[in-house]
Amino acid sequence: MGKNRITIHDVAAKAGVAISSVSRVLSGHRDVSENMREKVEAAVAQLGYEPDHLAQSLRKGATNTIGFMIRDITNPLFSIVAQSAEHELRKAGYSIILINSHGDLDAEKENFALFKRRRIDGVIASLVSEDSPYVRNTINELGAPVVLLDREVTGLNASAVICDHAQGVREATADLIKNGYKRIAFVSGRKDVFISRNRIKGYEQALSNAKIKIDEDLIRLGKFGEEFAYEQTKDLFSGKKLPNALITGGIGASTGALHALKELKIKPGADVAFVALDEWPMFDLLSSDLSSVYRDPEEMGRQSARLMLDLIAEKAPSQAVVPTIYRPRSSSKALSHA
Amino acid sequence: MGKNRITIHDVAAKAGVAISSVSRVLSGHRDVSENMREKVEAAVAQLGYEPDHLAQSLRKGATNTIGFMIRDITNPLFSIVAQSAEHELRKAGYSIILINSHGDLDAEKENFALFKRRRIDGVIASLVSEDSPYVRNTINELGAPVVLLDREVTGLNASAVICDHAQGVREATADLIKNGYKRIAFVSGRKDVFISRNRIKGYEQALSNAKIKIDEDLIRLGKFGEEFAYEQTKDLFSGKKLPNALITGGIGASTGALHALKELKIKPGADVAFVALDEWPMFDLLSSDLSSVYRDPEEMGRQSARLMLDLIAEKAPSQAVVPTIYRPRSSSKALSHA
DNA sequence: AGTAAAACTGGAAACGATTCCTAATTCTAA
DNA sequence: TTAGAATTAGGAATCGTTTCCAGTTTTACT
Repeated sequence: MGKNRITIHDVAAKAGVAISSVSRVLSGHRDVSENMREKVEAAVAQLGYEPDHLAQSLRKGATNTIGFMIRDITNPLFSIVAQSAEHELRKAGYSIILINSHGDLDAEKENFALFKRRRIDGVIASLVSEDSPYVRNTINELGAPVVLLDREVTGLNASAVICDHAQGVREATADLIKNGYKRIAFVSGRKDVFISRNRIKGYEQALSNAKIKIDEDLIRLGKFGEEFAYEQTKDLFSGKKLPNALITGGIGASTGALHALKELKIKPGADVAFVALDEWPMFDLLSSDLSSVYRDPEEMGRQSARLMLDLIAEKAPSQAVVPTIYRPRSSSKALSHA
Repeated sequence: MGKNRITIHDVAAKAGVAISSVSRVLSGHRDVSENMREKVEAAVAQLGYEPDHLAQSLRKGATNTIGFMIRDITNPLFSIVAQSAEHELRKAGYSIILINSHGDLDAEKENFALFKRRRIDGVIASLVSEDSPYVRNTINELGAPVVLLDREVTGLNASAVICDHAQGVREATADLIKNGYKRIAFVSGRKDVFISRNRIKGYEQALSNAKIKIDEDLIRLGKFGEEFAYEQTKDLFSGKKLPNALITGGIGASTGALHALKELKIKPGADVAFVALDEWPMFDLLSSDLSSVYRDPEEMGRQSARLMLDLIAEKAPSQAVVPTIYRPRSSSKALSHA
């Protein structure tokens, strides 16, 4: 067992030099003679010494660790973002501590406390809610830079990766209208976060451009996750004025809606037009050939990592915009009987 | 900004007692007078003091951090396992550092080194390969307990979460045979890991029980991931002796195979029988109603956490077995024209 | 050759906690 | 009352590094 770990003391003793000299050699300090470098490097190699990250962190005041908090790592979009961010940050010498908030405000709060105790160097987070009063306090007291995913919190010293949802949704809605749909339902998550507000904006713009009056009954914003969308979809298709097109926002909502439609025996693309906001793995293996508004999650991860590294380097907070792309497929084509 | 953090010194000064006394109060040491407790607790509350996890770790020699290494967090099965393990470990005061190995041996090796430098208290890992010579060394030199996911490494001081794949695959294969299929193809990942060996065992047992001779050409083991399965499936269905049933192992392989079938315009459940090993989210929204062999990823996560906590508590290594369940659906029923 | 500057090295003080050891105080019992 | 035990509190060492400071040696230049 490699029970007793090798410390810088051992290296110093073996090389017959001072501890500080070993440290200097290892950290690439310039005031080091060739002779010293050789002695130390030989000792390091012989002993297989590796500096203790913990002690380094304590002394330097930096842990080279980034907290990554999302609602649900099980969500394929988030997991790709996380993977991509990890990959990028790792190249810069950072590791990631991953935590789920389960969409719960209290859990989120506690997670921030945990991050603080662990002295992470920064946090990348997809917040549960934006306008909760505690958010500003918590984040400001954290004492470490923050990058928000798809959220806008004003008056906060944080960077953000923002997706241009409005653009993609506007295009999608306009295409549906062009193909003859007027009763376009919209089901998505919490209305108090940027992503939903931004999506609904695109939807409303397209309708207003086409001079179609907005029917509030067709707009269902409430909660992220499958259940809400499932129930709302059931409700939408049980009224007397049925929608003839459906846009669902977020993977959870799309799943819930598709389940509801399946139960109702309404086939997307045949009985109702359908556009999913976001894609996920095996999207193309689903029973219908679904239109979508796509955004690149890997790019989101890369951008969040970049923004974080910028903040750590004490640059001013900034925003990165990730575009969305409308990908028309058969489910948004004109229906024969429409 | 909460720039200057509050340390135990500040608390001691404020309460007018020694540092060691503060520490004793906070750690619930019994040699503490009521008077002392009150003074210290008042000071802690007033200052909002929280112990520095880093300093505690250095002194105690435990980081309360578990390294979690998998091939690909994007894989929904793994992400559920990770989430569930995190949830469980967190209750015991542990955080998780998440790393991908991308199925690459060198990356895996480097990750172990990273874990070691960071002095994690344990590692939960789904290894790239089992019999690579470096595995035993690396793991033994790690100096921290290890729990393996779905792997068997003999002569190693590690616990493991093992899934009883053979059971489920045997049932599935037997059912296919009962329904009249004899040319059952099997596509899965690397043959040098437990999971594949165990799956193929179930397959071979079922065939041998039914006295069907094994046709090696129908068995395609090679690599995890989509591409390999895609190519093998294309190949299987381009020969002259076509299979009439297909079992695909792992989510990547299933995806690859389904893509290949889609391109070949072969409909699973209609033109060929199909059983997927493992399910994933939205499995039931796919174009066909696919049979599967299911295992509970949350249970795997819970078990891995439990085994880890046991090892940390210095109990002897052990194994947890997670059952697999054959879930027949229409894709494995007897075909009308078969 | 002499001096100032540059290069190098070692010692010691941090970083922020825990814990062992010892000393002082209080308590119990003869 | 007093020896001895049991409590309680403080001091200091420790975990494994980095980094400042001061001192010594080397180099460069006049």
